[in-house]
Amino acid sequence: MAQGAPNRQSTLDEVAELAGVSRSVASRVLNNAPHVSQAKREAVERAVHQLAYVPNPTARALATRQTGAAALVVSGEDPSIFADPFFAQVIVGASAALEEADLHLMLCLAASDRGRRRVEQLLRSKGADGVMLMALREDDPLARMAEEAEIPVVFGGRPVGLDPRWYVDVDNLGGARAATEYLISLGRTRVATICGRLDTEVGRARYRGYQDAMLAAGLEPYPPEVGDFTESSGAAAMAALSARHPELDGVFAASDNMGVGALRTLRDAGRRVPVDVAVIGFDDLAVARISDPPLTTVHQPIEGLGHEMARMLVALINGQAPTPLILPTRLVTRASA
Amino acid sequence: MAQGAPNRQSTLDEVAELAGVSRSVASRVLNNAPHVSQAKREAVERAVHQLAYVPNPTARALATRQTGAAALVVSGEDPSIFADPFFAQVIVGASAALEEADLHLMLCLAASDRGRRRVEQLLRSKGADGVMLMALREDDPLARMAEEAEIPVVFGGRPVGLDPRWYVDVDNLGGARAATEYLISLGRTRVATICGRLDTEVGRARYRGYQDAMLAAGLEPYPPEVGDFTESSGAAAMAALSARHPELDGVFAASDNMGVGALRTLRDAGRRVPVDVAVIGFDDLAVARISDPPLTTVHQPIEGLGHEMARMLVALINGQAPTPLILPTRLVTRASA
DNA sequence: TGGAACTCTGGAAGCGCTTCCAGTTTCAGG
DNA sequence: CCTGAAACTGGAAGCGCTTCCAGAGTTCCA
Repeated sequence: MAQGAPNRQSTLDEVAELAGVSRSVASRVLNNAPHVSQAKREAVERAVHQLAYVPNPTARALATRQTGAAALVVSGEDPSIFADPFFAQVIVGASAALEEADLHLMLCLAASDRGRRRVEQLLRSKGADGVMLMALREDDPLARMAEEAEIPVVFGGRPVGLDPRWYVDVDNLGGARAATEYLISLGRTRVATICGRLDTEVGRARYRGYQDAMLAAGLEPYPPEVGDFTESSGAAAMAALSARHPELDGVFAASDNMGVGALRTLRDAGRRVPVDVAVIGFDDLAVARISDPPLTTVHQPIEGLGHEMARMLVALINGQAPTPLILPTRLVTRASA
Repeated sequence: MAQGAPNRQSTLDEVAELAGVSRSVASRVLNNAPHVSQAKREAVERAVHQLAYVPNPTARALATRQTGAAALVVSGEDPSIFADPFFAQVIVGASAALEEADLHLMLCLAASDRGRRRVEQLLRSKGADGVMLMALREDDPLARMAEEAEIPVVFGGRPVGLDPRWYVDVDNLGGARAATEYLISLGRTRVATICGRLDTEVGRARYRGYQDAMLAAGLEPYPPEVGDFTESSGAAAMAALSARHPELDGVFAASDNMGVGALRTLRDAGRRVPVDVAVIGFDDLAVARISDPPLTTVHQPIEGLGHEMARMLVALINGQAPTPLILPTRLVTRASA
């Protein structure tokens, strides 16, 4: 905190005075706008340096009606949903893209009612130049708010039941289909799936991909065994699955965490992977690499997702008209299948 | 984006006019300040509702000289350091505490030069009401900037070689000591450590804790085998360690990731855990629970760290004088030791 | 019933920056 | 040496909100 010079922050007026020019000229120099002679430009620069002047972002924001910030809002009932490394990677990507555009990143975890109210406020008061929205649930009130907002909004993943104008998604359907096809190509015919919540679009798309592949191969898809993307839910689902269908020889889990959970259940039950049952996950998180056996999985470009969302938002803010984007996924084969 | 009412955002002036009062009264109502009669208060509230008025945060910020935001800056050379679930949890904690104080969270990843320059700008222009600083390296230029900044700064973890006025840390020393003591109490006498980078305070403190415990038990500490907190570095360190000291019967790894890496190397080498070698990690991340065998580790309150940092920052912003905080750690015993 | 002691009210002055625009210079071409 | 176009310049009007303060209106007790 305050230690050195206790003197007030200097203002553009002071810079102008010291440089012997009017405030407007000083402003033009700072924004290196045209119509400033070389001499005055240098004088201003000298003054800026001498006073250690830094423009006040708030005042600038008020005058330009641009906040210089973009918000990433993550919805969900449980705040710790966010502790998922998935979001951390999205943030890394978004942060990099925003940095290029010189925008700040605001993070909003809309878990509590209060949090949701704050997001609404943000949207309506234009507290940011644009917003990225992720992890919406079915009927999430945030979706309506976003529609009504008069600032650019891009969605990360498509919220179920909505067809947003701008979004970046990952090819969940294709990835799930590829994983299932791979299992089938290995000669497995009794392939079930542990799918994610079916009130999310990811959950649905990955289940649909599984179904598609099964039907295309002339196999009967198993009914969905639902988990919530977590390790423990995957373990439980696997237990339920093998109780009900002891004949299984392949499982496609709609997330790595659930895949790892399944692995644990199988190991505890004495079933060998991949000899008895082959398992494939989805996400390609770090955990897939260090599980035992390492998990074959569908890689998705998580950082790229964040990066593209931010780039799309920046384009929108700059008045361009980008088109929705679906990022490719690809199968990474390891030992579990 | 703009869809419904294309009319401009309404302003406080309009609210005041519609309510038949002066702007100051309207302002007082909004901030529920005193000196407003019940009648006018209601009139204003009605007008606010009718116009769907939302105050402009930028204008308010300019007038009050408060931005309404706090920044969390994470330093480091590699932006993906941040993808560590550790930070995600810190964010969850900080976010909750800031929400209570009605502050927004800005996230700054100061990895690139550009990022660092932006943080400096933020600090000097008072672009936030306060800043939380994490993961500083030795001689990190951010530390100096923070000292010079005239806004509240709280450190997360103590940066090496600095003694910041306000910080929240975790009892790394005590945790490491406890882990090592536990290993010794198990009858292990040839206990080595895989420590973290020694140019970070965490790395040093955890190594010191290990040393303390060894010396206190009359055992000779092994020289530090340094990793960088990642799984692969842990695996490599374990390999080096067992090559050099085949007699080892215990290892304290300064992070769960390194602990899990060590587990992998040991398994690959055919050494049984914990029978031949007992392993303890540090952090208590999710990975410790699902590793094989589950990793005994030192739990640290990561979310609490974020929460307390934010609370301390809020206190500082409100003009209070909090004291530094060191959060306790505790041993969680699982199967690996 | 006078006036001390409050409570309310709204005009006006900012907060620090951008930007329009009218006016001034500069300068090449005639 | 004059003229019109082009290049500069800086005064002034905001951006939308908070807050000081002087004055008006009330209350209440001696």
